[in-house]
Amino acid sequence: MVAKTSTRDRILDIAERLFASRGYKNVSVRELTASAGANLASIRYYFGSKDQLLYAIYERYCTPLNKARLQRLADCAEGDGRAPRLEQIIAAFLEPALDVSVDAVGGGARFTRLRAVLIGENLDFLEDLIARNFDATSLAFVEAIHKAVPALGREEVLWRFSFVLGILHYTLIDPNRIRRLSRGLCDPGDTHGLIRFMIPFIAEGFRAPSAPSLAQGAAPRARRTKKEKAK
Amino acid sequence: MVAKTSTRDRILDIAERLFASRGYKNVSVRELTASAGANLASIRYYFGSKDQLLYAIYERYCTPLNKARLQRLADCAEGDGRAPRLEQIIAAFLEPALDVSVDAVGGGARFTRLRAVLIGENLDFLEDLIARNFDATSLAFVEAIHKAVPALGREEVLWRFSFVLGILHYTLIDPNRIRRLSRGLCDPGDTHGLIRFMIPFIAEGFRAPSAPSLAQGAAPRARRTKKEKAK
DNA sequence: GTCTATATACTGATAGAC
DNA sequence: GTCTATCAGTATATAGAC
Repeated sequence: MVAKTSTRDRILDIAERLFASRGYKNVSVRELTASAGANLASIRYYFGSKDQLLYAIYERYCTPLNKARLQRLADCAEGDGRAPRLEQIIAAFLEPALDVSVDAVGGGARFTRLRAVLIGENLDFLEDLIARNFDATSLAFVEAIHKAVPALGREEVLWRFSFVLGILHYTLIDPNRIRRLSRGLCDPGDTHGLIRFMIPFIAEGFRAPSAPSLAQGAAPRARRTKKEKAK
Repeated sequence: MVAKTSTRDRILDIAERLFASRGYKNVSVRELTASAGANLASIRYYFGSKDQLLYAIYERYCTPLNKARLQRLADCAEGDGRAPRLEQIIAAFLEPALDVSVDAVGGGARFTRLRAVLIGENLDFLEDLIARNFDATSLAFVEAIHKAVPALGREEVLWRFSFVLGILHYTLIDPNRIRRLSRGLCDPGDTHGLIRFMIPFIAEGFRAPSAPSLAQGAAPRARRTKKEKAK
């Protein structure tokens, strides 16, 4: 367990850490190899290119993350045949991504921040990277949620699921915003507290009635008019 | 109103557009000035530096955005003295940021994406930039929301407000994720539809009962045990 | 105000010795 | 597997002519 870390593993560790804190493009191969105590050419040697190093980081993390999420999801429904509670499904999705203690590789919060950071970089291969690692599991959760709130349409469930992704990503990518805004009252570093606050908000959100239809000519959103001066 | 655009304004326009799509660090001063049909040295001349150009972009947008949000918030409560409905407050916050038709400067969706992209870049001056432009307005909305759901504690309201920020940011920063995941069923380009889906989810989320307290020794979240093997 | 020319530094990639 | 040396490309910054 103390183990000699191979050069390859040291590069993976240090790269995940640096990419997460400063982004992909902003960390050079030079800095990466120097920090890992490895040679400048070692990234090319072990991974082929800087791009493929990122693919390796994703694969190393997502394999156990997806496994944990799907296992938790399966546990929700076990025993009797009834549909699992919404709260259980949400927890099964969020906790493996947030729980630092279950650091299958090196800390869920750090990796989730890496993902969020990368979204802002518009890498040309990012869409492929995300789809390859997340779509299958995400769709499994969409299906499970839909069964728990069968009155909703599929479009609505998908939209609300993407809101969950937003909540998860934003909380991890910009923890200082809420800490500062709350003058320290909210502590994003407290993972368990964080999940505890997220779950009721999200579960009740999913239980909200469908959004009003937007058929042409339909009445505008119920709101005391008055604001109809503009336009 | 048709107006000759000054070089300075052309740079602001093009910089906002390019930063929003590809990030701050990843757009060079060369590309910026070339796209604006201006000289390479003009950014240094007009703004002092690339950093200060970003400050100018924020200021140009946030002044009318904050004004619109606070005006909409004030409109919610007007007339009688009763507290505005939660849905109205949420709409007052979201719509000015999203509504492209109310492009006070150049399109709310684009600027919101710019903000989201920047969060991932870890610029050393970003926290100052955000606090200066957003904190006052955000706190005004937190107070208004708290009045609409007075049973909640302040910490809970602040957390839930940050979830709203997450939903807003994520939807704009990575529209392709939900489009692809839904195989085109969800269209993030449809701003009005988007707001329509967000509002009931968020409003019901705020109406959820408080998160269970996390006092030491308290029972774990109500969930059929069984998962207590791990650890 | 605009433009050219250039200084200085850093990027990822790669060949080839050891 | 590791290392040095170097390629070609691009970044921001800036001096100085016009």
